[in-house]
Amino acid sequence: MVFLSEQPVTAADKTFFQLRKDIVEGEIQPGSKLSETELSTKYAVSRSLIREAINRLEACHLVERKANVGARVVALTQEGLTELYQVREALEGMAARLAAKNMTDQEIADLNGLLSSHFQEVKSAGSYYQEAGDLDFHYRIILGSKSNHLISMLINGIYHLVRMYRVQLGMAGPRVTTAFDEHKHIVQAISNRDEELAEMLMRRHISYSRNNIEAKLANNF
Amino acid sequence: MVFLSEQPVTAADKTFFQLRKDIVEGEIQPGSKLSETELSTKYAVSRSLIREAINRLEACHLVERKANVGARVVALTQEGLTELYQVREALEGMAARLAAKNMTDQEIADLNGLLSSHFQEVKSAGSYYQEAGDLDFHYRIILGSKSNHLISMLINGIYHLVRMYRVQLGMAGPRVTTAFDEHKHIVQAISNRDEELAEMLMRRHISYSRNNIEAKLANNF
DNA sequence: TGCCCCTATATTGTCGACACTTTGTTGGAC
DNA sequence: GTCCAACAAAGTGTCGACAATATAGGGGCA
Repeated sequence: MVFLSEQPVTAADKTFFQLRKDIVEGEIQPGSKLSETELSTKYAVSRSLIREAINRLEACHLVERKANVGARVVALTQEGLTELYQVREALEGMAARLAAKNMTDQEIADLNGLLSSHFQEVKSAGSYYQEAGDLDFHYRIILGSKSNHLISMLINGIYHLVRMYRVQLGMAGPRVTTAFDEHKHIVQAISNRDEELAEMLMRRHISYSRNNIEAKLANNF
Repeated sequence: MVFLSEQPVTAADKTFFQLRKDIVEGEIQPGSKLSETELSTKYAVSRSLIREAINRLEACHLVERKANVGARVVALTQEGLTELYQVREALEGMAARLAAKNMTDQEIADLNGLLSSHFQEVKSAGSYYQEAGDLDFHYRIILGSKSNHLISMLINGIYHLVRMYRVQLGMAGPRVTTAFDEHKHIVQAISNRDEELAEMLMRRHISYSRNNIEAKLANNF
C-alpha cells in the first residue's frame, strides 16, 4: 500500500484524523450534529482543537457549518454523489493524463506489478478488488501525476468523501469483476505514454463506477 | 457582475476575507512570513481569529504552514502556475460541459447579453477584457454548472490563486484580443447544448491562457 | 385556543494566558 | 578557530473563561 505522508504531528492533527475517520467509517452518522462541547469531552481535548478539526472537515466537504448554529455531517444524497463523481472524473482524468507523461519507468513497472498481484487475487478468489486494492491503484496514478495541487485535492480532499459513500452504501469496493479490465487498459495507455487515451479511459472508468454506485444508492432510498 | 454570496457574518469571516484580499492583491508579498502575533495586532483581533484565517487560507492553497514553525504566503513559481492551470482546465472544462446541460435558457440569454456588452467595449476601446469582465464570464459558466462541489472548489478555492498570479504578473486580464472569440465560441456551444464541444473549447481556452501567462512569467524570472 | 413576545438555557464565537517547540546565541571545551 | 551544548527569546500550540447569538419553552394577550 502506498504510504500517504499524513503523519499527525500535533494534537490538533490527531483530533482531526480521528474525527475524520469516525465520520468516514460511519461511527458518526451522516446528517448528525457535531456538538463542540460534546466532542471535546468525548475526545478529551479542548474545544479549540475540535473547532479546528471541524473547520478542516468543512474544507474537504465532509461537514457543513452554519454560523452561530453549528456543524452537521453532510447528508449523502443522489445529487451529492453525482457531483462528487463528476469532480472526480475531471480531476482523475487529468491525473491519468499527467501520469502518462510524468511517471517514471520504474513507477510504471511497479504499477504493472500491482496489477499482476491483483490478477492473482482475481483468479483465486474469483472477485476483484477489495477497497484497499482499488484505492491503491487510484492513489498510485494520482501520485504519478506529480502535481501537488491534484494530489492534495484528491487525496486530502474528495477521496475521503468517496470512501464515506462506499461505506454507507455497504460496498467493499467498486464493481467486482469488470473493474479489473478497465484498470488494465488504463495501465496499458500509461505504459504507452498515451496521455489522451489514459485520460479518456480513466474518465470512462469513473463514469461506469458512478453508474454502478448510483444504482445501489437508488435502492437505499 | 454576478454576486457571490460570500457575506461575512462573523468576525472570523471578516478577518479571513481581509487577509485573503491583502494576499491576493499583493499587499502581503508572496513568500513572506505570516506571524500570528504580528497580524493579530495589525488587524486588531485576537490570535485565534488569525489562526483560523490562516487555516482557511491553507485550505485554498494560498499559504503553506509548517507545524511549530509558522505559515508563509505561497511562492509563485512556474511549476505552481502550470499545476494550477491544469486543475483549472479539468474543473472548468467539466463546468462548461455541465453548464451546457444545466443552464436555463434565460441564463444563456443573459450570457449572450454579457458577451454583447463586452463586444461594445472591444469596438470602442480596441481591447478586450479587463480583469472583472473575464471573471464575470467564467463565474457565470461555473455557476451555470449548478454543481455545488465545482462551484465551491473553483470560486472559493483556486480562483483566488489565479487572481494572485495575475496581480503579481501585472496583467489586467487575459490576452486582450483573442480571448473574445474564444468566449464567443464557448457560448455558442452552450447555446447549442453541445456538452462535448463546450468542454473542449473551455479546455483549449484555458490552455491558451496558460501558455500566454507562462510566457509572461518566464520574463519575470 | 392560537399567536406573539419574552425569558432561560444551551451552544457557538472570541479572547487572553500558559505550555511547549523551534531557533539563534553565547559560552566553553577541544 | 571550530564544534558542540546549554540557554534565552520568540513564536506556535493548547487551554479554559467570558461574551454573543440562536433555540425552545412558557406566559400573556387578543
